[in-house]
Formats: sequence, C-alpha cells, structure tokens
Amino acid sequence: MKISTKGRYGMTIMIELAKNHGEGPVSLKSIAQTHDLSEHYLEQLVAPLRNAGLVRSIRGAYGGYVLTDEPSKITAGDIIRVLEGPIVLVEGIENEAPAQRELWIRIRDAIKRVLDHTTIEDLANHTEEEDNGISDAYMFYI
Amino acid sequence: MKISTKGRYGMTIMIELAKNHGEGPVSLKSIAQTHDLSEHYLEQLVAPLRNAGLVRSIRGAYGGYVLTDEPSKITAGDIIRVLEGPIVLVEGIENEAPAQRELWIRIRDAIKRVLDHTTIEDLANHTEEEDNGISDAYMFYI
DNA sequence: GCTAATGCCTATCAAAATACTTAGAAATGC
DNA sequence: GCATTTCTAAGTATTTTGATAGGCATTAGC
Repeated sequence: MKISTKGRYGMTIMIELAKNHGEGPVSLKSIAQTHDLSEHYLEQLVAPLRNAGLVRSIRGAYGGYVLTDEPSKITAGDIIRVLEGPIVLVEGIENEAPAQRELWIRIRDAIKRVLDHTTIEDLANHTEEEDNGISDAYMFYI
Repeated sequence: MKISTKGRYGMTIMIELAKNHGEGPVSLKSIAQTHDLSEHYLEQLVAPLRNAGLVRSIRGAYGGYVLTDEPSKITAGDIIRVLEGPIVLVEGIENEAPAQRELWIRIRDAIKRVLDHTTIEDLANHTEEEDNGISDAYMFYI
C-alpha cells in the first residue's frame, strides 16, 4: 500500500504553484530543476491536473502553469484523486464479507478525512521547524 | 493506493480462524471453498503469518491452522504489516520537502490509528445489520 | 520575422509488483 | 496404506510504474 510518484510529484507541482500563487506562471522546468525530477515525466502528470481544471496553462516562452483557484480552496484529496485515480482501497469490496468490509470502511474514512481537510495552503505554509524530531526513515512505517 | 489480495485474503483467513477460535484447527481448503479462493494461493499467504507467530499449523489429515493468541489480542495492523510488508506510504520520505512530508504523516497516523485499534475479535463479531445502507460500489471510493 | 522557451501529444519500453498456477514432497489421522 | 493436509519452490501472465524519445504548437522578446 503505497502512494506512487504520480501522487507525490503531483503534490510537488501543486505546492510549488501554491507558493507562487498570484506571481505569474511557474514552468515545469523550474520545478523539475528545483526537485531534481524529469521534466518530461512531470508533463505527463500535469496533464490530468489541467484536464481536471485544477491548473491553467500559459503556453509559449515565459509561460507555465497557474492555479485556477485559491490555494485555500484546493485540497490534497482533489489532487490525489485526479492522479492516483478514484481510490478504491479494495476492488469488489461490495462482495466482501461484512467483517472485512468494516475494516476497509474504517480505513477509507480515516484517509478521506485527512485528504479533504488538508489544503495546499496548509501545506505550502508548513515550515521545517514544525516537524520537531521526525527524522529517521523507520518513523515513516505505518 | 490499494490494498492487495495478500492483505485481503490474509484478513479473510485470520477472521475465519477467529470465528473458530477454541474449536480446533481450520483447514485452508474449507476457507478457500467458503470464500471461493485458490487454496494454493492461500497457502502462500499463510506462510508469513505462521513465520510471524500469529498462527500455528497442525499438519496431516484433519489438520489446519489455529490462532496462537486470543482474537482480542490480534489487531488488523499485525496482519496487514506481515502481509503487505512494513508499510511505507512514500519511499524516501525523509528527503521530501517538509510541506509534503506533513501530508504523508497525517495520512500515516490516520491509518495507523485504525489498524492498531481494530482487533480481529471486533471484526469477527461484526454483523450484517450494522452496515446500514452501504451498498453501492461507488460508496467505497475514497 | 527569427529564435529560444515553453507547453502539448503520442508512442515505446524496462523493471517491478501482482496474482496466481503448477508440481510435488512431507507429515499425520484413521 | 491411504486420504488429507501442510510445506516448499518454481514458473507465468498481466498490470502498474516510472520513465524516455521525438516532434509539433504556441508565444515573448529581439
């Protein structure tokens, strides 16, 4: 159970756009360079975001992408859902035994709550200091 | 972001054992038949559960598997972690920008809370009626 | 108008993970 | 001894992931 690079890099793009909101377009090239990612790959990820109406593109030299809405109005869920597809925790869950269904539903609700209550404004404003003490890789195991 | 059949069928096995706790071993054959699954595939899934000490096997005719502990002492997390591996939501998270890290941490904590507070006794006792109204497939999208 | 910068589109591909299947050996109750 | 069951290992088809490649379309600045 993992979030793929689609979701991750997509969040990277959107948070970068949120940080530059109201200051003109941001090019994928600059994001790719800052985060050391493949520009071509980011192009593929931004396409669904554009189709979903979350970003608007400005073509040509000095072009790039801008958010179509305020960062406070865009949630992590909006982004993750577009990029990871409509998230089905378990395929064919409706056929599953009620006992197990109960577990998937609890997990689904927990994730849903986080995704829908976390905006990219929240995240863009998040500073290093608030992370107090989380540093070792193993701390990120569930 | 999906839970694979490993985690799903593993939960199926463990809930079935929980329901029969104290009444002798349960064979994989019976579980496979009840849930219309491949017995051979279940064999592969139960091996890690045995290695992790969650179940004990009884070989030979009329053999099967039993829980090594009370159903109230075994959590969904114990099972999912064994079968899906130590769950890393995001690979190399410690290198990720603090803004994004914050999101993965919130999701991680939410999932963790559910997994560690849901026991297979909870689930085994869960009855159909409590599901009130959840029926359509789309309701399981996150 | 030319050029550089940028977005847009389609195709291809290698590696890994997933979800099994196949084949058979070893142990045990009756 | 035979049916039943666990145990072990290997093989395989499909899907997903994470890109890479090549080229066209649009625009700002000179």
